[in-house]
Amino acid sequence: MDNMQEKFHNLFQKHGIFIKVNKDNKIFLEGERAKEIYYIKTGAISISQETENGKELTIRICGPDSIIGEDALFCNLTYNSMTAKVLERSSLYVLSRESLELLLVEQPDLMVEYMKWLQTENLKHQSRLRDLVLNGKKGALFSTIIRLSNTYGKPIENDTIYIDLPLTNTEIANLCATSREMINRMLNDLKKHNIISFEKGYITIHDLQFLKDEIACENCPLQICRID
Amino acid sequence: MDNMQEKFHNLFQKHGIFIKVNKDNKIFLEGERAKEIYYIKTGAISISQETENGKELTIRICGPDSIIGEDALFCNLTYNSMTAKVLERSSLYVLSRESLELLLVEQPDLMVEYMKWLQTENLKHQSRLRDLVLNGKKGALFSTIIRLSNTYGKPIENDTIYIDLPLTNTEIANLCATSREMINRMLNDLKKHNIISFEKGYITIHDLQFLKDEIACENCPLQICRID
DNA sequence: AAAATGTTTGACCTTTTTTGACTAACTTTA
DNA sequence: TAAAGTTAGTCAAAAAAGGTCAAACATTTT
Repeated sequence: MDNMQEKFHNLFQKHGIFIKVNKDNKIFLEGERAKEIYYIKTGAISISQETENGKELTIRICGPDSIIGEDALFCNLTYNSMTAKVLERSSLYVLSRESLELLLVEQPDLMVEYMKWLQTENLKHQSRLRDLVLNGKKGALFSTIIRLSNTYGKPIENDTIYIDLPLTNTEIANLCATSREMINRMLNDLKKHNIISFEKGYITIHDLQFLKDEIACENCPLQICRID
Repeated sequence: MDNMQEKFHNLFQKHGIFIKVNKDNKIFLEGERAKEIYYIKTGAISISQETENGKELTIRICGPDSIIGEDALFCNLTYNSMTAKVLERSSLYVLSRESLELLLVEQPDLMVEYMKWLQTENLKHQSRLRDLVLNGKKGALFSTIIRLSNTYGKPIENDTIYIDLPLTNTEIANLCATSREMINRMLNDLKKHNIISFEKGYITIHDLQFLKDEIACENCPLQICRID
């Protein structure tokens, strides 16, 4: 955990309320008044948008030490643009918007940290936009796997990375803005060529470089090329 | 111009250097060390990324009162992730990163404004990601036209909006992550159905509602649904 | 064991991309 | 200023990619 996350962890721990939430619960809903900010201590939470015609796009999948619900700080009246769904039982610190605003104003160095974090979020979104849009659905999937690897990957042996987060094809499809059938086909294709393997929702990457090469991955900083 | 932009305008006017730049010049380049922040007084500037395989994606087209080059505030050593190209002769205020950092720390209320602005940028990117990815290339174009309308549109008579920014098909294609042929075909289609018309690079919208309906546009706030 | 949820596959259809050929408009240079 | 070169726009046909639907199978949960 780097310095910034430590500062925020301390802040939320000191001033926030600690809660636990079960799988499939919603932390907040798209369209609702935005009142609180959350710091994830354990678990996994997805941030997504749904459109009228029933499509769903997942913007982030957040794990420990992520901040969520951050769209509305210092704005009088705003509504969540996203829904936060609990993917696996999670624990989080909750802080009211007003409290966080006050705390940040009192501690300018924290405000600077928060700003840096917002900037990083921006860069993440920009690079994700590029990845999802510029190399077709295959590019979207490959980029998503690379980001999952950078965010939840555990190296298990020489060049083999285990993604320690169970995902259904549907969840991956929502990250890639495509159908689960498409994801299924592409994943099986990668398995056939020994690029990845998977079992019970857990993906293991055997040839990360192949995925990177396919989408002309320019090795952007690891704190940017993430899914959280 | 709203209050926030006025504050920044004053700040840049007071502390920045005023420069003029001709069409097709670059303000900064992808990969270069990021040293300065810019406030656009007049003109039009595109912010885009190029990939190894020659594709280009334009993230923003900025006009008067936009801030550009903002990716790296309070970070010691960072590089531009984008290239800024001058679309039409522009004038801007330049401020070194260090100066802006100092000024923001001295004036906490400005820091808050800057943060709010960063948040808005984030929401813009998120909604653009959704638009570009969720409704195919047609959705990408329609969303782009709607955003251009919200950003550069001048109402000329009942429900007719003139987009006061000349764009080539190639430039529109880069905004939509597709080819200029595709854009050409779709624009002609829209013209045939009297949704839009265009002449010498200037688009006029005759039926904005049609475009909105086609992509199930949920009328998000006007400060979010923009291209700058 | 039944129900619910998720996966796999094939067939079929639609959209998007690519390619190539041609024209118009604009720049550069001789 | 005319010729040559470059960039942009137009159009059509073929190929590739992606989406949808239905049916069968597998796996968790209840």
